[in-house]
Amino acid sequence: MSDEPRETPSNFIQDIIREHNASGRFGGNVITRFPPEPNGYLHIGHAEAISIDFGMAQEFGGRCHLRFDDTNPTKESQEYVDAIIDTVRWLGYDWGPHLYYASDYFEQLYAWAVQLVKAGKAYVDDLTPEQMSEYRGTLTEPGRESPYRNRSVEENLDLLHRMRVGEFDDGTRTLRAKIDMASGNINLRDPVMYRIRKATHQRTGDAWCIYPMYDWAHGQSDSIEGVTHSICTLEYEDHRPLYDWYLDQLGVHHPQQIEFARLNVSHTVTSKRKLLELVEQELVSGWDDPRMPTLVGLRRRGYTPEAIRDFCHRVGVAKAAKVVDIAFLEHCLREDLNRRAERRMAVLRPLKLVIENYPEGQVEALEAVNNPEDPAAGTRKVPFSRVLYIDVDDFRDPAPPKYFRLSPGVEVRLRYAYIVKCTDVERDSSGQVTTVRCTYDPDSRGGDSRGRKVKGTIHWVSASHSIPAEVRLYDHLFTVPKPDDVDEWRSILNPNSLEVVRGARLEPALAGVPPGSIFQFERQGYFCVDLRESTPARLILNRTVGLRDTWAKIEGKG
RNA sequence: UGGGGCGUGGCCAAGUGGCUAAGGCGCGGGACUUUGGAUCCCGUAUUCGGAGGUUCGAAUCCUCCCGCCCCAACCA
Repeated sequence: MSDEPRETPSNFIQDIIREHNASGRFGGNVITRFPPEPNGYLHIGHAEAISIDFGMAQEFGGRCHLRFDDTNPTKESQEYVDAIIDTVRWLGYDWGPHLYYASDYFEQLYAWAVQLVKAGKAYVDDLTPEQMSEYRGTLTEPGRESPYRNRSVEENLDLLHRMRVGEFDDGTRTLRAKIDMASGNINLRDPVMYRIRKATHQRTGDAWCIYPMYDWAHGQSDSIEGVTHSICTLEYEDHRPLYDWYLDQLGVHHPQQIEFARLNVSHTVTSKRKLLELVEQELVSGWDDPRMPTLVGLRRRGYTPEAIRDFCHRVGVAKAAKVVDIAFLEHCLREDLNRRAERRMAVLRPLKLVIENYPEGQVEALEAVNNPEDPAAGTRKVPFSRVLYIDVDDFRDPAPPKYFRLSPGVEVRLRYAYIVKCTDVERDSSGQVTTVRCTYDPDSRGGDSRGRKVKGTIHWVSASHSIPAEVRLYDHLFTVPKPDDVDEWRSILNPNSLEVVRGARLEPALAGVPPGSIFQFERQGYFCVDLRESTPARLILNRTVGLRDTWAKIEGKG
């Protein structure tokens, strides 16, 4: 990977692995896995998990598997499998030949279930879901044992077999582990191992009508694959005793489960339910809407895999719940884009600027640097002529204090072109400025101020040479840092999270750039050609993230 | 009233009994600048949830207290 750990602090998972390596517990092997359920799109929170799973393996010379936890056919689909594979790959991770599915292990899991039944450690229960809930007890009261708990091994074996061959209806019976109905840990109150679901599975078809629960499948899948460190989020901490119990009963290879706090990013939601709600209620345009915290959304927004990986890396790994400021994500993005994005000029809201003393019909090709951070990016020619467009934001009459841009009587530099002085302004009947008139200094070609102090430099495009584009300006989806804390979270949706600017004008070098290309529009921000809707005939660009805007801060303070 | 975790500046996060409590983000100030970008400086916790205790010495050990998160799907 190109982005090696930089100012990344050590973390407790590394400590644990080092201890294992020192004691020889896993013979120095470090095998991890990223185990998504194919029932939704991956989001920024998953990116950290992926980063840790693959990162730890990489750091210790091991490997990481991609395994789908596809144990619930009623919620999963091949579409999600494909999307997840595509996204993890896009992020830059490689699992080599180690692509697995929990469903690959169904037969083995069943054999193990039979083994537990024979050992008197599992039984078929006839309780209905409602009854089972009643029998489970509460957080503070112990549960009660099911009346079916003490069936004979023979009867359990027979019933389990008949569950498998489809003799019983959905929900009528389950196979349960016989552990402890009085445990303070509810996961140990005879957890369900198999439930009946007469559903077609995307990979196993109709071969099965009983499907393993997560707990019954996960640890054993890890074990089969030889996983050494099963890294997961904190909510599974309570499940570890069960993870350990199953593996111990079976007497098979026993990985170490390690839990860390999941990553949350401010101004976003990542719960599946809320993300789905945003999509279904058309509050966003889809899972890949550039405002979504999904990885497909971030990708379409213009985020690079490098920036996301760097972010996950730098955020750190710990066990304390965290909500990282989205400003930090944006910082990592800008840092990456600053060094790789070529510069271009684009005028989002055009204001005509006429240079009175510039010869009518003359055109000059002025040289502009493509990327000041990368000399190898070279230069390009930008056409300059008598009639230009500048951004409406770059002209003010009167000029407010500390405003360095154009205003009547004031000189400003046109980036890579000439120094111009505003001599006149034309307005429409409502007083709106329609045209700014200037004179230019022919001796300042290229923007050379020749000892003079010119405070401002503004960007421009030649009116007749520029090309049109639609530019979509994105902002945070939510107006508050922690949308999850607000009950009616839709009331805190940012009404300005998307602003469509239709009449933008771009320098001609931008003609024909392919979808996905990223540029910095000088003085404004980073923009990418939309992956989904942009066409050569109708260019659409997304603002990935703005540049740091010191002027906005000054002005904001009044 | 059960079980499992977690509490270091606005947000992350090092620190694992001993120099003045790393670093990043953010924020404030300055330098530089043909992007008010980038870069570069400087500043930003007398104190580690609180109270006691152990110790020559504690964010680090002990005790009690407070706060926050997760768990009662035939979801993962």
